Amino acid sequence: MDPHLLRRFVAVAGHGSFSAAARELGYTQSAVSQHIAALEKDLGAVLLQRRPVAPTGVGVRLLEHARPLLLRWDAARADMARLTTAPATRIVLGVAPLAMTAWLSSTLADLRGAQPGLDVTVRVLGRAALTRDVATAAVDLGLVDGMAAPADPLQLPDTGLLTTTALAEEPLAVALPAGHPLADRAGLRLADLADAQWIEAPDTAIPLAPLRTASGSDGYRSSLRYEGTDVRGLTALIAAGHGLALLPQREFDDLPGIRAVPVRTPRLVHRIEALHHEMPDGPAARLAAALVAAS
Amino acid sequence: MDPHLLRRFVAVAGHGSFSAAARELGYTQSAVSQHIAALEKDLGAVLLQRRPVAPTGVGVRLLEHARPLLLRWDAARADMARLTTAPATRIVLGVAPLAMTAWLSSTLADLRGAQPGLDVTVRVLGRAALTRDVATAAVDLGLVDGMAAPADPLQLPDTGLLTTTALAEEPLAVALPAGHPLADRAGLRLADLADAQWIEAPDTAIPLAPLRTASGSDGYRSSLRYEGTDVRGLTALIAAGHGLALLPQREFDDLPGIRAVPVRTPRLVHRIEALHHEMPDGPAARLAAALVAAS
DNA sequence: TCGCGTTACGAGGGTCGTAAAAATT
DNA sequence: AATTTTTACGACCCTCGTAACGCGA
Repeated sequence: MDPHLLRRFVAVAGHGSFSAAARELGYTQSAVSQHIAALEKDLGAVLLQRRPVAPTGVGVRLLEHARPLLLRWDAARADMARLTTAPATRIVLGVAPLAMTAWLSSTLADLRGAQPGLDVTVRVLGRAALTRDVATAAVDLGLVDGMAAPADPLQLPDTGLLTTTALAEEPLAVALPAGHPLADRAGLRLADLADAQWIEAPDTAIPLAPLRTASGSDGYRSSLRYEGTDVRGLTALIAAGHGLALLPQREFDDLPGIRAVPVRTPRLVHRIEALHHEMPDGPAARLAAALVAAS
Repeated sequence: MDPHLLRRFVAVAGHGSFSAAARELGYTQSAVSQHIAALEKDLGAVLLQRRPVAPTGVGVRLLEHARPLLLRWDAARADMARLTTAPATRIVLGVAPLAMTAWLSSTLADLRGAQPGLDVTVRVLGRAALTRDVATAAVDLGLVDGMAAPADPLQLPDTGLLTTTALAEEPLAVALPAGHPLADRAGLRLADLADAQWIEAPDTAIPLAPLRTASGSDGYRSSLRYEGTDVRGLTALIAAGHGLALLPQREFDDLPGIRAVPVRTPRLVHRIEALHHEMPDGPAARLAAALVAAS
C-alpha cells in the first residue's frame, strides 16, 4: 500500500480511465496498469472494474481512506518543507467564496495601508481545493467557511497539525426566489423545507450532505448541481426558481429576486475560520494575527 | 517520505538507538542508518542528533506528523484486510482500565448467558495501545475513556473511518488521600488544585496535559509517573500521599484511605465510548450493538 | 479496425547485507 | 579498547518504458 500506488489509484478512479490518469501523472498506461495490478495484489481484492473503469465496492472504501490519508501526507510534507525554507514575502490568501466579505476587503485595505510592502494574492477557492492547498502550503492562509452550531468549530477534514481560529459567525438563511410562499416569513424551520427543491453547490453554498446527516432525514434533494465559486451565478439560479440554497444572510442585502429567510430551528450559523500551518514569524503569520485581531 | 522510512525513523527515535531499532525491525544497523540518511536527504534537514541519538527540532516536528499518520495508515490497511477476510468467531474486546466497570462485567455475563457460543477475550489496554489496536484490528471493539464536557464526544486521535458510540458518562472526581484538607468537601473547583502535587498516570487516570491546555494554566504538575493499567496500584499511591489524580467517582466506593471529591467546576464528566471499524455482520458487530443497547 | 487495458521483457535504479572505516565514550 | 554509526561495494529485486498481445465497441 505504497502512497504512490494509492495516489495513482485515486487518479485512475477520478479520471475513470487508465490512459487519462497516466497522461496526467506523466507515466505510461502500462506503468499505471502495473501499479493498479500491484495494489490489487497487495490488498487481495479487485479495486477497479474495467471497461468502463469504475471503482468496485472495495475500491470505493479504499478511496474513502486514501483521499484524507494522502491529504495528511501532503500536509506533513509541506510542513516539513516550510521548516527548512525561508518564509516567502508574497502571501497567498485562500478564501472560500462566502468568506470573501466586505469585512475582509476593508480589513485587508487597512492592513495594506498600514504596511505598504505587503504583497498579497487573494485566491478564491472551493472547499476541497482550499483545505488541500492550505495543507500543501500552496496558500499560506485559508479562510474556510461552513455551517455549525453557534460557538462550535467547523468540521474540517483532518489534516494533522493545522491550526484553526474562529473569525466570524453570522446568521444562516435560506435563499428563496422572491415569489416563494415562505419568502416573506421572518424566520423558518429548516425541516419544513426538507422536501423542497434544492441546488447542490458544494463550493459556494452549504453542501446538502451534512444537512441530511444532521437531520437524519433523506430530504434536501437536488436535481441541479452548481460547480464553481461565483456566488452571483448561484443566486441567479435561485432567483430563476431552480431551487433553494443555504447562505449567510448578508449575501442578499442587495440582490433583487431573492429573499433570505433566517433559519430559526435548528440553531445554526454560518462560520468563518482561519486555517493555517503553525507559522514561523513572517508576513503570513502577521497577516493571520492581524485578521484575528480585527475580527 | 516513504512510510517505511518514516516508520523506521519513529522506531529509532523511540529507542534512542539505531542498533536497537534495527534489532526490533529485523534489519541491519547499516540498513537503518541508510534509511535515516535517505529520509534526511529527502527532507533536506537533520532529523536526529547522534551520540546520544535524539530527535532534533525538525525531527520532533516530523514525529508529531508521523505517529498519527502511520496510525491512520495502519487503520486503512486493517480496514481493507477486514473487507477481504471472513469475520473471526473469537472476539477481542479491548478495554481501558477505567472502562472495566461492574456494568461491563454484568452486561457481558448476560450476553454470554444468552449466547453460549460467544467466545470473548477481554484485554485491558492503555490509551495509546487501545486506539492503536482498534485501528489495526488487533482488537475488534475498544472501550475507550477520557474526560469531556457533558454530552461532548471524546477527543481521540484521528484514525480515519472508525466509528464511536457513547456508552456512559459519570461524575469526575479528584482522588485525595483521606487526610487531605479538602478530602471532606462535597465538591470542589478543579482550579483550586492546580498547584497541588499530581500523579501522571496517562493510561489509568485522566492525563494531565489536557487539563493544562483546557485551563490554560501551567499547573497540574507531577513528579511521579505511574505507567501501567492497574487502578489499584494507582489508588495505593494516592492513599500514600504521593499525589492526586482524576478518576470517575465510582472507582472509590470501597477503597480505604482515599476520598473522592466530585469536580463541580468546570463541568466535566468521565466518558466511555465504544470505538470500532464499521463492521460487517458478525459476532463483533453483535457485541457492539448489544453493549450500546444495554447502556 | 480502433481504442484501451494487459502482459512480456530488458535496462536502470534502488535496497539490503557484508565488511571495513570512522567516531565517540 | 569497545561500542556505535557511517561508508563502500556488490548481489538482488523492483520499477519503468517499449512493444507485442488481448479484448470489447
